[in-house]
Amino acid sequence: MKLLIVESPAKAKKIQGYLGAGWKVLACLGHVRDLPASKEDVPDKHKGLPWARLGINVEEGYAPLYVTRKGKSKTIQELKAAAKRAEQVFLAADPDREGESIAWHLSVLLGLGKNAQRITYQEITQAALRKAVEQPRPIDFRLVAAQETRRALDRLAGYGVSPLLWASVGGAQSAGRVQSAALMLLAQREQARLAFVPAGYWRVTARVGSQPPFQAVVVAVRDTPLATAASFDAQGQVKAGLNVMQLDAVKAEQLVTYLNRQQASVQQVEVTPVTRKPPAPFTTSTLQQAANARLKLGAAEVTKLAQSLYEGGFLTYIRTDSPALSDEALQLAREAVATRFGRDALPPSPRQYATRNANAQEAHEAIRPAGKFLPPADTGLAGDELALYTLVYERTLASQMRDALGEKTSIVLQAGVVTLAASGTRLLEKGFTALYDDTEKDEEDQVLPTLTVGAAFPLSNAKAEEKRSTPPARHTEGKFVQLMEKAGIGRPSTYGNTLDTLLKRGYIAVRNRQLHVTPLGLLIAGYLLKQVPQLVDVKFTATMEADLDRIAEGALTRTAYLDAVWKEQLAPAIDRAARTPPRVQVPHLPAVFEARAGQVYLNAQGRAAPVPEGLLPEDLTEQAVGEVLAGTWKGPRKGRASGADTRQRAESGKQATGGKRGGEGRTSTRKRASGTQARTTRRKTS
DNA sequence: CAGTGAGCGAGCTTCCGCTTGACTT
Repeated sequence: MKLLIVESPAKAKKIQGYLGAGWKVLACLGHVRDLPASKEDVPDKHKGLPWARLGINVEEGYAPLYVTRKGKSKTIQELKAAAKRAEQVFLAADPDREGESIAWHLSVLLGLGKNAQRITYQEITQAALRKAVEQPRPIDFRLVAAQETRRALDRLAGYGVSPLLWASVGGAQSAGRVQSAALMLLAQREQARLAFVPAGYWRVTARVGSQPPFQAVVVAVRDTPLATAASFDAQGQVKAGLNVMQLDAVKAEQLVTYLNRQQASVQQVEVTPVTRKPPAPFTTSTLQQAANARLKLGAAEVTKLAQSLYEGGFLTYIRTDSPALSDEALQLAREAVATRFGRDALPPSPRQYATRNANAQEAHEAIRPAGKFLPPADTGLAGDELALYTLVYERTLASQMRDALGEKTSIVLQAGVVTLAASGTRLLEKGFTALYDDTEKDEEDQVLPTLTVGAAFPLSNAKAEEKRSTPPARHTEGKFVQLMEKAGIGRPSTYGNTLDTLLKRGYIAVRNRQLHVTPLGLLIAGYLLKQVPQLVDVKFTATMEADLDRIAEGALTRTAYLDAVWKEQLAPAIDRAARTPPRVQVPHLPAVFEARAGQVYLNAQGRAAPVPEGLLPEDLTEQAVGEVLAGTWKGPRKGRASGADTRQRAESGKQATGGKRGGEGRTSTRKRASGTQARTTRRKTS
């Protein structure tokens, strides 16, 4: 009997089917050993050593202490027993840095020594597997070293900076390479929104009486452009060097009267062809984004549904950073398109997609229908599972369809001293959009008549509308996952966890499907930016990845890298850091948030009051500040169905000043405060 | 005399990444 070990049980089952008798295929369920998480994980032999709880002996070349992971002993026993009976053992963990490490840990635990046979393959087909088992190789210790370096750095940074926060920021619980950089991304956006000063401007439109009529918008008066949202900066001022006309209510009304008496003549008609390519098949992050936007599902829900579809054999592996399809999948997708839309819907040659993400490891292919590409109606699925499968199915097929072709028409009209414009897009060939349309609707877009230059039409129904420039939008969960991927922060298997951690710790909150940063989150981001700037720098991970690649190539050693980053940068920054409670000014208000004694306070008018549960920075107005100080704040304004949809995690509990008792009390109040009502409003009923 | 509560001190929290069930609520 030959033993082959993979990470996932679903994969094991499939491979067992391909290899057949004479083989036993087992799963190790991911990592089997790790650094001790806390004191109780430290084996007796090492108890008492000053570095044992950290799990890294910095002074002895950053030597790691590995222990069997909690809950893994049974799996390991089974693997050991199977290995003993096997004549050969193949280690087939995923073909990336973490997979190589898993293979090495397994070889140690199973006592394989130098006989460890490592195999990798890019797709799970019988041919690929047969080939792989004929070409085993030894474990790549450089790749293992790169993973060990990553692990050590995350432990040193996380267990180094977290205690700094405990000592400095009341209520703060944790910091780390990924969560802190991610928090910073959100905090910067939140700050930009809070500091934003909107500018008012007028939008004036009129109806052009052609056959059929259409709407045109005023773009200039006497050749001076009319101010639009894009004319203003974040302080509400006209951008430097821009010459624009700013109307007031009186002038806008005069313009309306003027227009209603004018004829507009066509000055310019421009028709340009538009080609749109289909989006690539899904990766973890793009699936999150699309399911969040189209199905209104949160990151955790998407993961749960997708995992269940994966286990049911409906989808391929769900944690991937590659949009590539296997040759087999390409053929199946094209056949499915041909069946549904005819051969004409296909481009002559299959489309292959590559990642544009520099940090991608590409150990798996894209998320797509598994097996025979069952049409959604034939799956027997229902509800959200069906909706998610359909989304994946259609996106995969669409990725193999023809481009959408159209033309965009832009018209310029002159009415006396006023210049107007209109635009419209016409779809000529639907292409992939027949199945999967991901375009956002443009309000300005309309169907335009065919016009010739010089033609003139009366204007009517002129309207003036006052508008305000809007601050940069908050991120949704899906958008945030995309941002993390783009910045190279975190991995497909952890995007959801990171979001969850930030929610649990009370650093961020979800309200109306938008991510907000809490007062505590703003304080932490501000503190870290000042005291340990390396940790919140989005480039930190990207640089780390490049260095890990050099370690994997043998061009850099583990200790040299850790000395440079830990000993010379992070550790001194932690030592130097001021252990004083941070303050954050609330823009536009004479108020500051401050963190002390395990609690976040709002400080204004020389008084301080604890920030009430559920208060987010956007809730603060002059009136709200007064209510918070008086202890009468009753939750966010109900104006736009806002407060009820705020979601924070039940267990979140800010670090209480006292031990257990405080923690328990807090948990129960929080359940009452947010748990029940949040769930009922979470999802639309279909 | 028993029960309550204030006050004090000791010990602990924490990272990222790879995988699923087995547990509650």
